[in-house]
Amino acid sequence: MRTRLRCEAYHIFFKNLANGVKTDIISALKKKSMSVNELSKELDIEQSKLSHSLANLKFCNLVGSKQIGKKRIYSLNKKTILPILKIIDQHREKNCEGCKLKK
Amino acid sequence: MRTRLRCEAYHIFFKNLANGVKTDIISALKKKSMSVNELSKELDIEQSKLSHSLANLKFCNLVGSKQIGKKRIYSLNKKTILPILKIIDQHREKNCEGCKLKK
DNA sequence: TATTCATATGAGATACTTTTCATATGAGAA
DNA sequence: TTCTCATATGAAAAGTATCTCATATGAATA
Repeated sequence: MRTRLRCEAYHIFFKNLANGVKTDIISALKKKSMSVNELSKELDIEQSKLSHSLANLKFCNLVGSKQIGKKRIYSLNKKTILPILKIIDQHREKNCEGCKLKK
Repeated sequence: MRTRLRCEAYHIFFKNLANGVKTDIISALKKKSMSVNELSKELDIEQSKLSHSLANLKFCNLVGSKQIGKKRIYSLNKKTILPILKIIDQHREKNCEGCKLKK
């Protein structure tokens, strides 16, 4: 997201989720809030990569954070994320039986 | 989306929406189902560009289509899309007041 | 206030998506 | 069975995001 873009457009929101690292972060934070290091161990993803992704997610308030000592604990905005994931799960049950793989 | 990817991952779903052309298509089809040409006029977007985007959206069953004469009429999968857009709208009302622009 | 742990940031390289344009296919009418 | 309208497709070019790595910042403690 290098260009200056209006936050009002839906696709900005989706861009922030359209990436494996970010959806992995979301899945992990669904279980419990975690620091960057904890996420790094849990997901086996390098620290700065996580920080970059977390900055994006935070910009759109899809995650929040609070400083505890040296650590910064990230938490999921469950109010927004969980219902969306639920809709996608239902969509997939209905529509994605035949489509296991995408070219 | 060139590589072969599992459709189960959430980010595949979001990728399909993380683009202005696609969200514009969605907004247009929210009002009424349309052929490619109608969309092209309505949105002032070139035909082949629309076809490419529509193919992606259709792959994930976010739109459907039916052939009528020479025309192919595309329609929105409202059951999935509308509730998601609603959640995003609510999210933005709450969270995006200060964030008009994104670098 | 130097050191260490924890996280963030910048910039170049890499990878991926989207656009563009030329062309192919498909459906119906002449 | 050709012509025309409507849409789809492929491949190269253009645009954009992500990754990587080196380094900066920030918080706490010795």
